[in-house]
Amino acid sequence: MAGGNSNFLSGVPELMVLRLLQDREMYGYEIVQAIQAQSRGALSFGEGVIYPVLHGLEKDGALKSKRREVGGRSRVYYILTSRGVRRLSDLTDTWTTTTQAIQTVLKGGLHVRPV
Amino acid sequence: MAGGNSNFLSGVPELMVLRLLQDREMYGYEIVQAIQAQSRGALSFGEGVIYPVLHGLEKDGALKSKRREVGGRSRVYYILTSRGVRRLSDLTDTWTTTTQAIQTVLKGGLHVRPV
DNA sequence: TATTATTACCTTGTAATCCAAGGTATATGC
DNA sequence: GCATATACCTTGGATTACAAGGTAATAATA
Repeated sequence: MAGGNSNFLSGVPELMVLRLLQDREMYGYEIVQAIQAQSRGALSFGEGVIYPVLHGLEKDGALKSKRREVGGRSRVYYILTSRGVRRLSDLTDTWTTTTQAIQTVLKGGLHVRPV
Repeated sequence: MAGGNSNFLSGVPELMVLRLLQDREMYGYEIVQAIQAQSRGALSFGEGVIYPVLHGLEKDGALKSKRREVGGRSRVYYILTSRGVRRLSDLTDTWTTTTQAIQTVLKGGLHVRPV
């Protein structure tokens, strides 16, 4: 039942991660809960989604990480690189134009050549 | 380079197909071009996307098809069933709430517990 | 003290689905 | 005659979300 929701969520975890890290450095477990909290539970990506996204973004040079001990707990904090900032900007643009296009079709506007 | 766009398009072809068929019966090839036209080219799903979606929806009882000859051309026309109408309604609701939740996070609102 | 829950990291396997590419066939335009 | 457009279809690859499971430390509870 994976993508089985057909849930309109492809690429969204990456966008959310980049957006949250724009404000401040965060660690994975914190990001998982921040997405839930800020969306009032409407969005809920598990660790099995977020951790691979973080690793992929770091591998691509969009993030940098630094391990830190806090209260005997080992956390991996992430921050955006300049490449990450650009990527966030690009993805946000894509998301905006895409959702607007979908909205246009949903509203049934733009009737080219009505049969 | 498949989902490589990370393009926020999962489930969107199905939604578009159902929405277009809400207005009138259409055939596959026509749907492919209607999506392009109505979105001013912002959305472009090939036949390799649309045909499987049509077959899947028909198998699920959301669509009914009827083959018809038009000008020596063989077309498969699709219409919504009552189940398809319900499915469109559900998907539209899901799409709306999901995109609104994403928008909320993007705007950075809802700051629960600022560090 | 023992036990559970929470924090915090991680990987593996499955399922879904988008997409490009290729394949068939007929009709139309040059 | 030949290329393009119409109209149907399937296959294989790549990506990705997700559940599930695994490790280990601290905090809370009984």
